[in-house]
Amino acid sequence: MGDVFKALADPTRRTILDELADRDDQTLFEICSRLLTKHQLDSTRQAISQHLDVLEAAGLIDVRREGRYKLHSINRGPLEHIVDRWLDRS
Amino acid sequence: MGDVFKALADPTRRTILDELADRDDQTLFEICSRLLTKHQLDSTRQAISQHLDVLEAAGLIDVRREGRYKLHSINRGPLEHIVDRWLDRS
DNA sequence: TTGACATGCAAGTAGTGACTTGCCTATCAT
DNA sequence: ATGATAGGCAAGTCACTACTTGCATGTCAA
Repeated sequence: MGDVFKALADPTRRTILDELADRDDQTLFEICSRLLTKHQLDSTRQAISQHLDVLEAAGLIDVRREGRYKLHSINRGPLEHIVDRWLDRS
Repeated sequence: MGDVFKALADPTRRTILDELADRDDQTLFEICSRLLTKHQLDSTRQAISQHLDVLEAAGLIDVRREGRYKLHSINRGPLEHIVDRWLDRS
């Protein structure tokens, strides 16, 4: 089980979450191209793949295989209460 | 202006925030001793001091000088909405 | 004023993390 | 079957970060 806070510490990973929040079930290549066109992030496929591994280990994304495609979706569960640790949401 | 997410990425810094959430206006030495007794973290004073610098740069703690004491308090402001980026709190 | 206490500064070290590089496996269309 | 597409694995590089170490500054009590 990975660390949610450490997963969120990287700006590229946060941008990946932004894209997955905008559209579910994206493949690795879709994410790469959207990062490039919409955010000028020209990271390599392997770099993004490793970011996705970190996000998955932290439970922040769900992964589903569909033939030769691997579809990624955001999982907002871990985000729900991580900050309530210091906030009294009364 | 530091990165709030990066500041939260370190477990020791999160524990410091826990202690400051429990009691405001603590000095560096108070924080050190509470980390040791309550959390078995035997970090040096300098290490904790640098963590406090990071937390302050991120706006997560407020600092007030009182004579030779430097009093630290939690600032929950940056925590309020950092996660709303991906959550629709309707 | 002097010693004790609370903190500051800065250079160095070691481990971690993001990224690259090169090659390999798997699936699909033709 | 074969080429093209989508993804996986693993070793290596480089920069950053947490931590240490040693000394310096500032404040207070006596």
